[in-house]
Amino acid sequence: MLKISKLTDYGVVVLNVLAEAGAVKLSGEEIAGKTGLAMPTVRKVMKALADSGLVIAQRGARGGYRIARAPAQIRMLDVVQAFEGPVALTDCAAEEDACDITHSCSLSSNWGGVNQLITQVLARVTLNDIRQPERQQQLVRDSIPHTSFIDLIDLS
Amino acid sequence: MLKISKLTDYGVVVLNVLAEAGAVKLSGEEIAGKTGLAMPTVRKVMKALADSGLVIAQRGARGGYRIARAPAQIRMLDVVQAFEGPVALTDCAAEEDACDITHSCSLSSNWGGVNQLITQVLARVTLNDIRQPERQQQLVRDSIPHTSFIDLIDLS
DNA sequence: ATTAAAGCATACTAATCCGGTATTGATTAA
DNA sequence: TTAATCAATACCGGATTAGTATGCTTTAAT
Repeated sequence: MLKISKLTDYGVVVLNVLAEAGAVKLSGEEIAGKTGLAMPTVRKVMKALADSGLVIAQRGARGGYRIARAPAQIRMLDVVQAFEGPVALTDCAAEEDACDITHSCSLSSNWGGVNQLITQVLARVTLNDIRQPERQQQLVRDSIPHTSFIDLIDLS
Repeated sequence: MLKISKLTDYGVVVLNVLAEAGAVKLSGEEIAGKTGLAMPTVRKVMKALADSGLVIAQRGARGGYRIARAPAQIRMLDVVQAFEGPVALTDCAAEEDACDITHSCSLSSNWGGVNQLITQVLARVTLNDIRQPERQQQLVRDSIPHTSFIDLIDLS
């Protein structure tokens, strides 16, 4: 399945709505209306987005949320990390002593490289790409015109 | 977290042990010994691996398991799919009517492209790469020497 | 044919995670 | 001051997952 949490998905939906609003602040109630999400769910989503700096929250009367950066500057990696923490396919990769068969596991299997690859992929795709599916391929192509697959690995 | 299930991880560990054994069959008991996994767990893992054709099971006295293909021919995508089904980051991508906010979700957010990208990455990395972390980067580089990132997307 | 080794299938349980909800408190503009 | 709005915490039910147990079927060596 290899799936992300629903909250992460909701996060993208909300960011999309905020992207459409641009500089205009949207209240939680408005976001709930536009997305079809329940208010408590919206709060949870907004908290994660605000904590990670992807949206800017303003309290008080006539407060609300607005997107912190341009859609092209928001990477899917940022969103995923905001809701699920660092990308770690296995527990071994995240924690240190989480594996009880360390003697065979840590020596033989190595998911670290795959982790890096997926991380790089998520870093390449922006909210802008997600918003315009038909342009997704084109946009990725344009953003890294002559980049070979190798670069995906060489980067940090 | 974006993590895979433990069984998938165990599957890689077991495949690694079988890869070391080469053409020699290993019994479930032997696999349990070499990996440190409990027998019932080993059975679960082996069933998934055998069903997906990654290992060949032989019953009866002196039976056991052996790897079905060379490690370089076993993609991580195969292993992941063997345990977790097709790669589907969101429920929307897998099922059809799983989403209760379809009106906003399916129109705005689009994970399909990311799905494809990750699928391609998993298809590029083989068991051989995982077994030899230090050679992982080099191996991926060799296998697709002059392939640009674009090809990752263009492929189905 | 017998027998023992080995895989196959099913069911069950405990633990964990996740999505959703409710409640109360803190902050700010009007 | 007041009302609107975000913030923080705690809670609950359902779903998934990992691990275990049990009995059955198949195969190969004798």
